[in-house]
Amino acid sequence: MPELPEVETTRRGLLKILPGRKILKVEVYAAKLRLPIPADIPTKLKGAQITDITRRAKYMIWHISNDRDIIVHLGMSGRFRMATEKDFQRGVHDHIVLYLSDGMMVSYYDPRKFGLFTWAEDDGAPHPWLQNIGIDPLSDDLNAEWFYPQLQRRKISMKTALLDQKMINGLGNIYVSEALFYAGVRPERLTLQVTRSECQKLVKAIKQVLNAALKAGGSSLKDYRNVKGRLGYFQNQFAVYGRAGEPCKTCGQVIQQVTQNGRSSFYCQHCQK
DNA sequence: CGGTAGACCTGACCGC
DNA sequence: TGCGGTCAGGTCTACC
Repeated sequence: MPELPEVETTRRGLLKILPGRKILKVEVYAAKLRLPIPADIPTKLKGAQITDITRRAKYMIWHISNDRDIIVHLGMSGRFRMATEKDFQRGVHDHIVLYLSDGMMVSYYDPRKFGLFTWAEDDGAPHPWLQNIGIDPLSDDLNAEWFYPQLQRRKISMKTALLDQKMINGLGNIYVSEALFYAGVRPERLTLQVTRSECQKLVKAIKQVLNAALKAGGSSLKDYRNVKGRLGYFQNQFAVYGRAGEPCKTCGQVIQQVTQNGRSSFYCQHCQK
């Protein structure tokens, strides 16, 4: 599910609920997601407060009063549900349930359990998964002067390059296809063959797509919901993702689907070279 | 270095 | 209705 826009939408939703409330109780119903959920989390969080929630790539960092940070990753199907204690009904996929002061509840829901909920550091060492994260696509770090040489010294498909979180963080399968469409570059094109002007367009397209998705509250496929249970609506604006066989909104030609690294890419063979 | 396959896990959907 | 196969927004490891 969640690429940068969905994670950021989730973060903003949680920011409205978690800070300022005390954590009264934490219940954990799964031993592990992608990694084990540390056994000491319920004890350590009891009585604590979340002072802030920040984001690094697709990871959320929960800043806890008087304790280490927690990192949260939504994997493919993770999301947070919010409810009042009165209304809350735990389902089989609600793995971590937080009881907050004034009767609010927040739960981490994740059918596929590919997410992550653990201490951000262990023995003073930052979690290895937080190492080697590439640049933030929405910051000025992503510009053609930086990006072009990066592309020149590699010989991989553009799809693979944009999915590589160590180069640019935050893009996933949906937004890679969308950004490549707006830049007019096919997913199979090799990094080495991308021109300077295409690189310029890519930079623009990546930012434009992510910002538009953010504005729409993310994309909802299957079961993505924001914290309030609302659907994002960017999926209604997809130019190519999931539209194989349908006409290109720009030229009318049929959208193509190919498999790269075991994952689908979508493109228009007329608009993308 | 790059590519590939498999691992983790559950649910939805399709064709028979 | 049931069953098996395929696919899904992520990302790590193992191996060629």
